[in-house]
Amino acid sequence: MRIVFMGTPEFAVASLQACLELGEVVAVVTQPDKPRGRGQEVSFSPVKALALSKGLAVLQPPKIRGTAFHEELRALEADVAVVTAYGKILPQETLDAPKHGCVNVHASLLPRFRGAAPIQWAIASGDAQTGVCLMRMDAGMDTGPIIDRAALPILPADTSASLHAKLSVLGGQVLRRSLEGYLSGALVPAPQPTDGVVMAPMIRKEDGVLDFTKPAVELERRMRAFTPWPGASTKLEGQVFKVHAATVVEGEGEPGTVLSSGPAGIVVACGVGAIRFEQVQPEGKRVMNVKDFLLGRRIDVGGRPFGPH
RNA sequence: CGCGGGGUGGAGCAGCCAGGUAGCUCGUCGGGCUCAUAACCCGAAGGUCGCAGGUUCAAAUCCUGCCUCCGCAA
Repeated sequence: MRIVFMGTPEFAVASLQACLELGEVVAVVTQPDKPRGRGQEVSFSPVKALALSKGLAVLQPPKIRGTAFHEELRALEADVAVVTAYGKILPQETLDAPKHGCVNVHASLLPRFRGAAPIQWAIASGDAQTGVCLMRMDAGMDTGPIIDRAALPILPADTSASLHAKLSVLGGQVLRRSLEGYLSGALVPAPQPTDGVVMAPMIRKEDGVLDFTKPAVELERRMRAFTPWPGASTKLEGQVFKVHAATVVEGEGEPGTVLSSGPAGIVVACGVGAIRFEQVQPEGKRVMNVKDFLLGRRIDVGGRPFGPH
């Protein structure tokens, strides 16, 4: 089978690998190279890296709509396009280009968490499980009929980073299991249920800011959900203060108040309960245990040093 | 050349701006005290102050270049 693969970040790599096993990948479409990181060095996507190492044709259209891209795409005469975290919304013209349309690997149990950040919102919402869906794409935002799905429990220690890795692999497995069946007609896509729809909008920088007026359990979930980006942060003496690991603990007080401060951690009162910082990172410094942080700096009990200043 | 903060005994920091005895908190080791302790007391070891040059009678401190960790922004 002739497959066009479209994807960009690390999450899509396992899907591309699955496609390489399933058929001939006639082209890989990924986002254009751009300057990123400190120092603005130009780098390219993980998907492009794999594609290059396999000697595959790589397309990086800056724009999809109204360009020569579709002529190229049609000329490839692909049976199907497999899309995993490509990074752009695809117009109908793209969806129609391959013989059997486009299929998408989406990291949630649809129709729950349609949109850009399904993994993050699954953790932030406190879900007990999540998964991946293989669906035939339509013009809506993750609204296409489902070909296959697989679930996975969300463990108490899971972060978006750890779930990304697991779901990525699971996505590849689902492709191996069901792509051929879809193409042959053996697997008929089933429409998504109309109820249980929840959107998972793109995470914004501000979502990582700790709001101590919220319940501690929610803060803790969001911290795991927004790891590694944007992480959980607050301000200490006007500087960014990141919290990398924390635990929900007993305690009450005016939100933001330091209830205790010692080698075990810094306990801060929340709207409900309290949260204990265990691993932190002051601006410009590396990640360290609170125990170490406190050796060089005092945090007085009863104060409210953290906040948006 | 995107903006910015660091690299000082094992850990986290101060000292640098106004060059001239390497400091604080903790850990480690030895000893003491205690029914006991993340307790307390006494003592000790451990640092070419990221690297390389330069200025100076004298550089952790000033100047130049480099390596490296990190925050912001993307």
